[in-house]
Amino acid sequence: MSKQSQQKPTSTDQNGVSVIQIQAHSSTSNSTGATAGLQQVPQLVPVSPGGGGKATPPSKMKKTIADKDSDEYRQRRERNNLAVKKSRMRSKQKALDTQQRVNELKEENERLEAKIKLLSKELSVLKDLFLEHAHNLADNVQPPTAAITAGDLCNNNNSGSNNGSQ
Amino acid sequence: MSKQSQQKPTSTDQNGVSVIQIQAHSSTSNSTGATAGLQQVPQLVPVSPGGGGKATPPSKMKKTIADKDSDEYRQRRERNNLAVKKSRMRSKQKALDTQQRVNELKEENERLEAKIKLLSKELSVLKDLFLEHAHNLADNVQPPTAAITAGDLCNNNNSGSNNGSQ
DNA sequence: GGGCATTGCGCAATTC
DNA sequence: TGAATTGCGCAATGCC
Repeated sequence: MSKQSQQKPTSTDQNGVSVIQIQAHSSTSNSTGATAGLQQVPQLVPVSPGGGGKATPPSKMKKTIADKDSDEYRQRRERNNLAVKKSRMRSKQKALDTQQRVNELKEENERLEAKIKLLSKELSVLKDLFLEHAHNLADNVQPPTAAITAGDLCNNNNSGSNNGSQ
Repeated sequence: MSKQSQQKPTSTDQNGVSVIQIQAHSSTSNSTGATAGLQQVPQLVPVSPGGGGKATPPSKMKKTIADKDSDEYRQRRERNNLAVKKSRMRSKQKALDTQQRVNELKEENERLEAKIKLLSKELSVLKDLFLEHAHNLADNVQPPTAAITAGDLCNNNNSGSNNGSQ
């Protein structure tokens, strides 16, 4: 129905642009999404020194304004608006995903750390056992077959220092 | 090329408010870059159904239009624009930080996993040593003090199976 | 050069 | 009452 954009370019002077925009909007008494639709009026490019000075630049601006009411323009705008919306949705989703990932990684980290703790404890127990046994051997008899000595166990560096091997 | 046809779902409708805006600005060239300075034309508040039928709300619209060129309005806008910019910068920074955090956590994860691997290996070696020793003992002599048996070592489940604990 | 995707920005409504 | 957020449209720009 009523196509409202039938406005003429309405002037376009050197410094500063004059644009007339007519807004005809439906209220549609929206309840939830009350985001009012609004239009924007462009300003071409921030060119044109207002302080009047030299001559008018090559002024590339010809239609720029004129095709505001063009059908094609409107279509392009609509398409872009759609694209923008899409892009923003994606961006937002990505941010959410990233946050989610942080949480997951944090959980995983805790799990791993718990496991490390467990393994360390196991290791420690085993070493103690070993040492104890070694002492017993030293106290009572001489190694029957010579298998384990305390030195074999104590040079393990599990204090986080990474060896260059492999 | 896809769907666009002639639909204009949002904005641009009938009945509503008409706003005329005249632009004559020498736009102080924006900050960085050449982001064109543009103005927007508002739409007032979607109030008062032009169709006029029944209950016309207590027309709340007072100036709304008039104060577009008000000094105070301009100041408010400027302040808000600043706030918006700030907010967006923060938001962006936060997103960046989150991403960074993901990377850090990933690294940490790898480190932890490597450590687990190392510990597991150590444990495995110790256990083997233990078993060997136990065999030796069994072959040659009877346990002098009775300290270690194979059973003590073999019930450790470090085969990656996750126990249900927490 | 056309077309979608991104991005910076301003406006207005809403939240705090 | 004012700052902070948020949704949205416009235009410039990036990228096929």
